[in-house]
Amino acid sequence: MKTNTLSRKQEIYRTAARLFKEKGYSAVTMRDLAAAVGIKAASLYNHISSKQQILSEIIIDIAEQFTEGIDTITHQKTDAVTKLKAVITQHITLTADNPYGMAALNNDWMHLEGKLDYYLNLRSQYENTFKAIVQEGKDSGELKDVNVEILLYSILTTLRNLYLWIPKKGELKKDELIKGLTVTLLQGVEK
Amino acid sequence: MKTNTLSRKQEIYRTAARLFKEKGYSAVTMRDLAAAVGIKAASLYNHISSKQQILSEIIIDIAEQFTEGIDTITHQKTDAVTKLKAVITQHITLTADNPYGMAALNNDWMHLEGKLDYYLNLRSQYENTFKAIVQEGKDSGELKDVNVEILLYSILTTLRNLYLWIPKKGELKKDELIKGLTVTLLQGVEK
DNA sequence: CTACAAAACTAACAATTGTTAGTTTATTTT
DNA sequence: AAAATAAACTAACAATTGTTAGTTTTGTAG
Repeated sequence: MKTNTLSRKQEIYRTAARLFKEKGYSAVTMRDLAAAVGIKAASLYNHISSKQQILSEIIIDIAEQFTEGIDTITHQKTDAVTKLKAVITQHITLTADNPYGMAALNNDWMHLEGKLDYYLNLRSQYENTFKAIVQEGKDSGELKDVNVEILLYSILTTLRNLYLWIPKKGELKKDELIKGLTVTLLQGVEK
Repeated sequence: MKTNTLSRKQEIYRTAARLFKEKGYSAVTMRDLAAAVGIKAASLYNHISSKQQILSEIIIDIAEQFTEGIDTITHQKTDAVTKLKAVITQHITLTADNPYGMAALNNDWMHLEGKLDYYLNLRSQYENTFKAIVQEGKDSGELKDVNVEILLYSILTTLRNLYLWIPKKGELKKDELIKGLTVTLLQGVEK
């Protein structure tokens, strides 16, 4: 029964993420979620413990992947531009793997209760590491002397909202996107 | 009494937009809004007709400004890059004027009821005009032969999310932002 | 000062919310 | 086949939701 339970549980998480993307956490009721899964609301509680826990699990899981990933990248002994490209690739890969979860992370993080502080820490850590890589690129002369804040904002925002475009199934293939975005985001600022 | 009524009404709209930005439309109750204004929930209805109308007014107002603005720009007899710069400037200006409203437009448009179709039309019109300007720039040789979809996505996403950064009061001044963003977004793709 | 309208209030409503209790049906283990 | 566990169900709860009705207070005009 273990595999079956797990798959039902995961079905609930995935369905929840999809609904959260469409209407936002607050506008999705447990009855909506249950109906989308094909059961009654009360039955959800055989698999999950609360609505809040669903959100928490979805967001924290992704946030940890991002923070761990950028940590690995930043410790590699390569130049800053290579690191930036790796960060962009990671972003595209993780988003393609879980676009609905990314939407929840982007739009509903403020509805986290118990795990809000932890999430905010993960996010700060990610942004700081990202910023350090950009700064490193400026210091080493790999990047033009652009405003770090603006560059950071522009790249991060584009990457964070990838979930809006990626699911438009196959219009853009992943490899195309990695190449195209890397060019678009970096070519203007590389020396 | 007319001016007083209007100012109270506008205070409600402005406060609502701020709360919508912080928690999203669905998570803001009429009691939250009333408390933020300093009155009781029932008293709101002396000034507005429904929660839905507040959202509608906030979003449609901005959406119309954007669509009218880009229409004016696209009919000017200049090159595509000049037009693109004008679009970027308009975006920054309108966002700086009303960052909370921009947040509502970005995040809560799907909760529009009566005006949803109208909003979606405005948005399509805006995106199509934007795309036409980019295409014009490619055709005339002003822009590199980049993937139009990716460039469009990248620029539009960055501009649409400006509201997240602009209110960080004065860190970046408006002129700085216009210049910096224009460089960051366009310099890499200009020939 | 009186009369009137604007804008606040209290109280309540019907609907909907997340969640729990208790029960029945399916499925797995022995 | 019996026993045990998992997962569905119905029914209900207390709280909260947007909104209305009716009343009182406030401020302005005659």
